[in-house]
Amino acid sequence: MNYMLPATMDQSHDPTHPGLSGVEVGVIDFFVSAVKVLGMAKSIGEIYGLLFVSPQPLPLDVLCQRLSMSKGSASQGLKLLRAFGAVKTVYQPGDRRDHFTAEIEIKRLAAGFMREELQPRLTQGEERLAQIAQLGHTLPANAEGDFQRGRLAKLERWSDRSREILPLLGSLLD
Amino acid sequence: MNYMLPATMDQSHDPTHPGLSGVEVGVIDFFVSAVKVLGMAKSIGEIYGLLFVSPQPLPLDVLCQRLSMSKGSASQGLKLLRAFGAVKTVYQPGDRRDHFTAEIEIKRLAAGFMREELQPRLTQGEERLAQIAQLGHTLPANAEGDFQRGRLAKLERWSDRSREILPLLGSLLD
DNA sequence: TCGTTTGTTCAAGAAAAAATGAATGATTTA
DNA sequence: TAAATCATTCATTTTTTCTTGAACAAACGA
Repeated sequence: MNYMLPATMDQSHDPTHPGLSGVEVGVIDFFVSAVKVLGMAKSIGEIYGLLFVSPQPLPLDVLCQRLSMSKGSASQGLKLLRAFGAVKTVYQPGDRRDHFTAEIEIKRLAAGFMREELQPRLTQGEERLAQIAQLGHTLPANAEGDFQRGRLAKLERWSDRSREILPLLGSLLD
Repeated sequence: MNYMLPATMDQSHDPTHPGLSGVEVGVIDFFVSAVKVLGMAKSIGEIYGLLFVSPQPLPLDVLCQRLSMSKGSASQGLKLLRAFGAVKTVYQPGDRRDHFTAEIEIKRLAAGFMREELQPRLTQGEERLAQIAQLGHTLPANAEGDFQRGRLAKLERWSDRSREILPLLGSLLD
């Protein structure tokens, strides 16, 4: 099976991205920035961006070629994107390679991000906080001790608050 | 004026942070992680964390000493935190140095973050998108062109959506 | 006015994060 | 079963980001 691009696609106007059309470069660029806001690596944005504009699902080696990216980066990037549910594996008859396609329902993308990134960190913060709360009891019974106990209590209120807000965030996206 | 800590504070249990009590180390640690989630440097979390547990406003040089941090980091960190409205400058009679205290209203912290970080990036994304939209008109009148035009339209809907959601986010925190 | 204190900036160094690519294992098919 | 294809892992290299500290500027006070 031939996975090379149609001739029209090779007429790139961006010398740094041979094989990518202007629109493709633009969309990839857009997702690279978007993904950085979320604290993820450039490669994640590149992969998702290319899949987002591609009518057909693409296999690993095509992603590597068109993005000039190593196999390792592409493999790890796809692994993460699948964990988020941002990329789905599609079976292509007559081809041994896995093909990947972009999930474009924003609700699901957000859900994946919350599940994989936000929730674990929130839990970790809660654990950390429980540790500190122990120390709070050892604080002296003076003005400073009182103040710091108050601050610890405030931290716990923030933490509880976050737990409540996270699900609401998802419902904003309906 | 003497800004050294009371003797009790020097009985630190953490050898890597002389001059910081257990509770202080814990709270700082908490904010260092929190701040990393938001994509900011460790030093930002350290400064905010120490101010958060400190009953008195602290000047630059005290922050440097207690956090074992360079003057440059502390200065830049405070600059950023002030821009966010996460730290306020407090005048201390009889002391030439600026003193800093932590803003602890979560609503204001969130507003600062949105204003300084989210809004500019959102605007930048919109500009980027306007650029790509131009290219959309040059796409061929075939299946692939139609598909990609559809994807560009979807991106614009996402962008508009984000604009609507950002203010709602703030109202969640009331 | 001149020396001192305080705070900022920025080039250079250090640390952290991401990308690479060779080695590995798994799966297919000849 | 052996060769070929495909994907993953991980030690190393590269890139990016953060921190440092010295130079500078500004504000004060003697």
